[in-house]
Amino acid sequence: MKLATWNVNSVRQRETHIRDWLERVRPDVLFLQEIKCEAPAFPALTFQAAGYAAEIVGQKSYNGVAVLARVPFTVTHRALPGLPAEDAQARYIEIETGGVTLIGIYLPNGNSGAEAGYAYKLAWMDALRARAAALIEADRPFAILGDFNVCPTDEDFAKGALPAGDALVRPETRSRYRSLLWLGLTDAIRALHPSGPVWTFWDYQAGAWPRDQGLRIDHALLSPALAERLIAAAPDREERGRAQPSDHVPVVVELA
DNA sequence: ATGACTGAGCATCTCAGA
Repeated sequence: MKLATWNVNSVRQRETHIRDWLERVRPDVLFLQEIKCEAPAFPALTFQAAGYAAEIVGQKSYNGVAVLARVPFTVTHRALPGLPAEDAQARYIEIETGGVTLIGIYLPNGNSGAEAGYAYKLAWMDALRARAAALIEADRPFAILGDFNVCPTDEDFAKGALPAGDALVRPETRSRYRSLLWLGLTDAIRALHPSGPVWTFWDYQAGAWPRDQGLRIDHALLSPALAERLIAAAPDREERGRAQPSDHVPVVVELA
């Protein structure tokens, strides 16, 4: 089973990139983040022509997530359970396929909106931990893939790529990420690449890509049963070198 | 010479991204 996640920074700007990538890599399931549109504007027919069905949790201008799959699946949640009902940000989709639960997330960045914006990020992470804990308790095989907006350790960002105190590296952010791992989840990339830079994002500014000044913020966390099946996990750096790329590249995970 | 990004939208500027 081949799973993938990709923050595309506008699905309409990246329609051709995504279609070409699907045809080259042929993942079973691809989660998208920052589609930046509502469902009627989503180019579903393009991906359908490549053999992929789409489910969309859209929002105008900002955020927005979706899933593309060439295997049968059912959507089970379109919002993160446990958040206040008035929360309307499109950041979560959960599906079931082949006896496993797969979750695609776009975790809040936390640098905008001052203290309230950062508090929202932490509340979101607390709710995500509760959801993961419930699935662990139910002994359900599951994976969480997406843009976590977390650099888990100092090895996960290039020196100078982030200001001190950034929401991606604050201790409160990292402690919540660690609390996910301590439920028994496996960070798929670090399980296979234990140290050193494994960037998934390069800023558009200041020559971050040519200087290889990146971040590792797109992750795949595996429940114990799925971690036993881990074969490969890596970002697809090649995509960042294309014309008009997203600032994130796809992360691909292969399970036996 | 003294710069240097991208996308969406009630748009020619603001917000958000990270």
